[in-house]
Amino acid sequence: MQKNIEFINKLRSSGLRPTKQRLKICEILFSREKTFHFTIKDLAKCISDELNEKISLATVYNTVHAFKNKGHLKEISINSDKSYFDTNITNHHHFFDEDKNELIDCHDDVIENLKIKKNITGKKINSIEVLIKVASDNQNQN
Amino acid sequence: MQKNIEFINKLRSSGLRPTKQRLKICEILFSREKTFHFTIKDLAKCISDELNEKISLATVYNTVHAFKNKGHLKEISINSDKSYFDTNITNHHHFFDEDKNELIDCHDDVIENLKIKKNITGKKINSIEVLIKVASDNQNQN
DNA sequence: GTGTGTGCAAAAGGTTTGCAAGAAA
DNA sequence: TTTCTTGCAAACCTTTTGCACACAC
Repeated sequence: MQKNIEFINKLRSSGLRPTKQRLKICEILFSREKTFHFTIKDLAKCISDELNEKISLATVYNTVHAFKNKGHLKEISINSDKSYFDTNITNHHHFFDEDKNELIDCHDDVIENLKIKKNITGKKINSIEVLIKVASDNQNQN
Repeated sequence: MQKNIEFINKLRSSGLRPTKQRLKICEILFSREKTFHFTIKDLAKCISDELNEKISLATVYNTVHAFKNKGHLKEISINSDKSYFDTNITNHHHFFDEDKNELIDCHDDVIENLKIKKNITGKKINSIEVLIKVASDNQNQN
């Protein structure tokens, strides 16, 4: 397994022990072509579907938070009862499809020249997130 | 009470019966000079502090959702365990102070050139929300 | 062997729901 | 009197926690 070595390094270099569970989760999150947007529940479902194994919910939460803190995942600001995460950790923004409750990456060229001209005194900007909520054209939304 | 009449009309015109509880909540939310950003818990605290009365939590949730659906309140997309609401229903954006877990309105002139150049096919844009997360300059931010 | 990670079950926190009693129309 | 609203408690869902056991180093 070529990829496993990659994942082991990824974990090691951020000070996380490469355990069986973390490697499985890496496999699910980081061997995709496309960005993966997910909630913990989605991820847990993937784990039991794609692998024939179960990882304790507590461990899934644990791992996702560890990955987020080490910068391997990004948490996305959406108003929702649950948290959404993104495997794309570069600076980018999102569409949120309110029909399907689904996040879609928004490439940088979609948003023109976003510039913040003032900031709160004494504070530093940690992130700028743009969320574009969309819904079907020929349908009542909410 | 001049204001009460105003609130009664506000409620009536959106098809909500002007009950005692709803009027109290209107009073708290809509008689401020400044925009009010709050969670349900904040609001419940205000109710028991500012008035000497208690309104059932279920009713507070009920009312806030009714107000939101009728367009008197806006819900703000933040990644948080709780929901944040805003009495400012015009199009505007926010700073989120991660030190104090506090929202701050961001005037339109702060953001330059926000323009969305492409959209998802077949969808219509319902809203665009910019969230600028800030934290103290001389302190570690998680 | 030591320290870290895992898994379970229980707890916590926010939000929703069902239903009976109460208030508005 | 009919319909909408309130209040309570229970239920629900996501997330966190405590602790014993297991694994990585």
